[in-house]
Amino acid sequence: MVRSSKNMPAEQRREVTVRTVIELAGEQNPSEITTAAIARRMGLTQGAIFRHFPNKDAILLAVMEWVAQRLMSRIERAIQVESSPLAAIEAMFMTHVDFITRHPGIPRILFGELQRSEETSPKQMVQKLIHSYGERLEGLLERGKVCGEIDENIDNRAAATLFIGTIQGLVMQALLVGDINRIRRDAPEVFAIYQRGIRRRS
Amino acid sequence: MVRSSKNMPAEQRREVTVRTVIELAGEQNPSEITTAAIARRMGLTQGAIFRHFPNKDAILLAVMEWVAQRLMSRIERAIQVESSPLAAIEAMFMTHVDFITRHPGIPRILFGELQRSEETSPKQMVQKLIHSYGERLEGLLERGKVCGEIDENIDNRAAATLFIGTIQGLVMQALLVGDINRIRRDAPEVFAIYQRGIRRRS
DNA sequence: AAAGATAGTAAGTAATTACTATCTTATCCG
DNA sequence: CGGATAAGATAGTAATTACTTACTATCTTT
Repeated sequence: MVRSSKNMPAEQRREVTVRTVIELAGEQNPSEITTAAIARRMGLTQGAIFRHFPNKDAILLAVMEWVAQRLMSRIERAIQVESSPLAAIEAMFMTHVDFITRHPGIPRILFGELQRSEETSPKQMVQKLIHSYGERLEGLLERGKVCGEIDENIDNRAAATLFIGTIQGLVMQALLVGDINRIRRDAPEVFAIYQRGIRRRS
Repeated sequence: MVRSSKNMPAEQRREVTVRTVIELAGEQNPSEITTAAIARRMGLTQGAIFRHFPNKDAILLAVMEWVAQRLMSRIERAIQVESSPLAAIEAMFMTHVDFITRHPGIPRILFGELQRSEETSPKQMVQKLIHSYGERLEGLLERGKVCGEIDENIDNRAAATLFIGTIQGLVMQALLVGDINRIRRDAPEVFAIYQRGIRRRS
């Protein structure tokens, strides 16, 4: 456990802080994650946090950057393996589901940031992330239409919205019953319906 | 404007308080709605709130009860008009979309309450609401299978999860671009894909 | 019009929030 | 080995939170 050691180099401490926030978000309401709670979990005093981050939003921004980079690179890797666009979309879905099952706090932080009315830096990062996520998805959908896997009448943006909603619905279901593993169990059947919705009929 | 008058009867003041909270949730982060902000919007002092509610959670509980009653009765009314289960599901969707477009703060409060880790009374109310919502939907899906409108291989719970996610996806999209009316505009195309996903193929 | 009930006010409470100034200790390098 | 530097501790700050208490204005009823 690196987690509990003191006197870390600054960069490592920032990394641990990010992971700690994600960990806490899996256990409690993200909007109730205080700097005191983060410090406590790391075994530090609250003031120590501000050695490494100028303010709280900078912590959340770092979290969002961590998420954006990890999620997108994983998805990119998963997509590249697949040959057909439809298979790539499924891989994108399953990778995403796997990612949030491992880090259940992440979708909660994302949505929590989106709820904020001020245009904060972490919120802008979330917007950027989801935007590029949607673009990537719409590209796959377009390619799917070209090669005849996806129905040409499907509206790309609507399909992308529904894709994200599909995952959001799973997250909500998990929150409802308080069981994160339900996401992974229900994911295939939910995706099957989505796939039926966009697929070209033979 | 009843809103700004003083010395209201208690019941009316509670009703106005509920509407005020919903109004505020459409403008700002629900978790940042303080009792002071509610009072200010009503033109009262903060202490006056606690004449009518024992604590803050009681306010939120009243909000959830208001939502549950209004949403479910509207949906029930919309369903009864339709003859076929599939048409009823579409009516349920459109009624829900219409409802949250009129009260954009509501899905935000709902999700905000679900995020809380403690089993508070408003959170339990949300769980109850979504549960009965899902049961209603699954009933329609089952009837749709019987009369041959909906594919028999569809998993009811997965279809219900996706239905809720569909709306959640629209809400998220609206939060992203900061435009509530986008929900109503995008709703038909998103539902079209969902319908393709559950419908029996002729 | 008096009396009792109800709704709202003013001014507090302790607890918690993000953030800061100052002091201390551990680590690394010549 | 010894001094510089970076990481953390300590003990604060003002602002904000939900909630309370003691008082007052207003409405209703007889």
